[in-house]
Amino acid sequence: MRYWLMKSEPDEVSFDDVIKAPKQTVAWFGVRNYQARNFMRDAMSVGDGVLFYHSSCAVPGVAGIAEVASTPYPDASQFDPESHYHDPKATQENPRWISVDVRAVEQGRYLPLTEMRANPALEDMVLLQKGSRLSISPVTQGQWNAILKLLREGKR
DNA sequence: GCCAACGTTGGC
DNA sequence: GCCAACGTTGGC
Repeated sequence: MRYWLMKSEPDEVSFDDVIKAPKQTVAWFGVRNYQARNFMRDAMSVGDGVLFYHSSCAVPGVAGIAEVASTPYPDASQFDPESHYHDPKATQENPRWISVDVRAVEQGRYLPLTEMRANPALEDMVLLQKGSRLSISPVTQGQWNAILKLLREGKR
């Protein structure tokens, strides 16, 4: 059992979109970074905890709790010439990019990035390191516990 | 819209 | 295999 933070632009897929989806589950597609892909391919397991993070928006932050809901499978968008995520070097025989399914589990309050930065318990998070741009990053048990506590308590 | 930081590409 | 040039990310 591991924990992850996964970034999504809410204009594309928000946590509310996941809640409204059938079975509260969506395919996590469009990852085009090898390190993030390798996390999905090599380290994720069904049931792993996911912090659903909203990036590139007015108030970036953790929007909800989710979980990994499938094993990895080829990301369909890499084969679609019409897709923004099309990869001409990917073939059905040799897919380059993968997806996993993600299921919404719990919506706490919205936890803004500014509040995470101000919390000493979270200062080692990969997300918060200078220059860190990884769209999928590992979260420790301690960081996970601290964030769940913040999500479940009222605004401070 | 700016721009620092990072990742990828491709010539050599 | 180096590294300059280019493209992307993402907070501000």
